[in-house]
Amino acid sequence: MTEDTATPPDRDLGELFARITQQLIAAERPILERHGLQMWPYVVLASLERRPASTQLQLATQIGYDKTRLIAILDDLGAAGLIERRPDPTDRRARIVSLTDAGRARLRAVRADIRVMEAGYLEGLSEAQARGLRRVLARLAGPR
Amino acid sequence: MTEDTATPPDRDLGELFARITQQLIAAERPILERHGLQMWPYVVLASLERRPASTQLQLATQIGYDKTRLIAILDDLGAAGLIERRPDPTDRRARIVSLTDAGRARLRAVRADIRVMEAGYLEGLSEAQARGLRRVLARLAGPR
DNA sequence: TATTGTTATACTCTATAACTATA
DNA sequence: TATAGTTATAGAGTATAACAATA
Repeated sequence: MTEDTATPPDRDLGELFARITQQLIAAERPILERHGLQMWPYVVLASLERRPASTQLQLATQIGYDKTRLIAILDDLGAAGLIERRPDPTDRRARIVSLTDAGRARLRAVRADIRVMEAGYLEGLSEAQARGLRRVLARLAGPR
Repeated sequence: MTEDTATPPDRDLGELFARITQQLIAAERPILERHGLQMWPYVVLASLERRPASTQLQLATQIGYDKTRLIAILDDLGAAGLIERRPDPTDRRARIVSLTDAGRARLRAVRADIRVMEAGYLEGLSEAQARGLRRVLARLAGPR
């Protein structure tokens, strides 16, 4: 017998993950708003930190977003001085997107607040549980 | 020192959960499709299993969905013979929704396939890790 | 001929308001 | 007057197609 008969019928993994995701997004929204950002613009900044100097198409596929919708976001971020777009010297069709110093600073500030929120969200867990959770999540989510 | 200096900079919890949720939804979609269901209709059936004989409004709030959009879903599920709506004897404005035998059977069949998919998804984890993950997820997601 | 960034268009999904019948 | 279910309408979000410049 490898089954534990004492456990209640499991909930769908999808339901559990979806609910938690929803909670986290709801918790992040006011933080982002306080820093003058929305979800996808923040995702763009975070992606550019990991891979500086991406082309717009690379950026779009990296964050799983549409290249046409990305444009308005980049326009806004550019107008706010958080990113800049330069023509790619090796391919004059492409534009290379990169963080400005202001963009990096903004990202750091937002992330600090999000870290505080996350710590509160995981408050009920032990240190070992929280570490184990992060390890498992990173593994399931895949590289990057 | 309570910090582990060897760990890389953490990714946002929201990003990790969102990616995994996305993967699970993508994995569930073809399963549901094979059984002639979509995401929200399936959620409705699952919710009705937990709380039979809900009123439409209770159902909507339970699954976090809009009561107006729920109607079309209930129409479809009713036409497919998976649920039935009867007037509430104590309040003739309300309609009580419940699973039919066919609905229960469909739900069981879909869930069995989803359980197989989930087992495969967690394949890389040890038994203890998988159990620990479910426990933590259930705790974070909250009751129900 | 194919690709990058862009714009324009159509479509879907979601939110809001309004209606009916009951309470 | 308020509420459950319903319908209709408006808005946001998303997907698709087409275009100019370059490869």
